[in-house]
Amino acid sequence: MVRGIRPSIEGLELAGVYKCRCQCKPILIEPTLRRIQRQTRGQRVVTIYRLAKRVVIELSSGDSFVIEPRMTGMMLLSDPPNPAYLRLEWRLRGNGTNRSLWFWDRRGLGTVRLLSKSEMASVLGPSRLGPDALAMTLDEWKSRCAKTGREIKVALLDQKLVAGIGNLYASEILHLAKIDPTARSNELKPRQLRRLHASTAEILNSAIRYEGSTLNDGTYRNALNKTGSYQNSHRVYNRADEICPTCHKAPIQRIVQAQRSTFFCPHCQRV
DNA sequence: CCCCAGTCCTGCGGGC
DNA sequence: TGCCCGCAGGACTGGG
Repeated sequence: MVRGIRPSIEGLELAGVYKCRCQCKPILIEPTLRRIQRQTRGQRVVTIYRLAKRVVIELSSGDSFVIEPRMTGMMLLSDPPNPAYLRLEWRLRGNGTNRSLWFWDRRGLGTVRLLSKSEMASVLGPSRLGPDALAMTLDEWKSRCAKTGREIKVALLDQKLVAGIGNLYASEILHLAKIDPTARSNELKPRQLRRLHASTAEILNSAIRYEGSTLNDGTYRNALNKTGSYQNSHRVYNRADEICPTCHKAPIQRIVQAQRSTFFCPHCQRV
């Protein structure tokens, strides 16, 4: 999302922020739109970056929009899949052009907040968010995994332990690392931790390169409304009963951990 | 500390 | 065909 919108948006000036009228229940936007308008009009977009699973748009005032897309939210520069779920529009001008950026969200679980620097530090600081999954060192994996006896799949979803891994990629990472998702985090062996470290980078970087996973509902799109293609590389996610692509010896199994689906190979992840 | 269920929403696919 | 149910890329809260 960030790579898609950055070149078009960075450096432009904010002309206005508008709620899109749609019949569905409104998403969470903080503070009120009036305050956002007052605080941001005329500010320049200094930089756009990713913070774990959030998109951050930093303004020249020092305030930042923090967008949390959750399951079905998207940042779009072009026509949405369904205009009924457009939630917020940023109108921008500069370089002799006008353009809009939209937040689109079908389920409406996503959020948009405008935060000051100090609010950022408390709301998104180390007490709420661990190190980014792509920046975790092996030593950090070791020390952080040692601190909890939870099942490793469940621990990977704890954003305070490591930030940026979601349910789909947790299954993919553990399969590539050949780690049993029900293994206790603090009982992982050094070689397993090394594989976890390497597999996390491998899976997430590939997923980014292929612009994410567009699942069966077709929702996820990049900034230009194009589908991602990493779903074609899924090893286990949503592949229950298919033969494991690694060992070819057992069908992928689906279990539920912490009320969420986990997919794994009972053969190569339980040796 | 950890676990679990419930909550916020909308849509889809399966079973009957 | 149509209805009901469970489930879905997430995160937070309250009770035990």
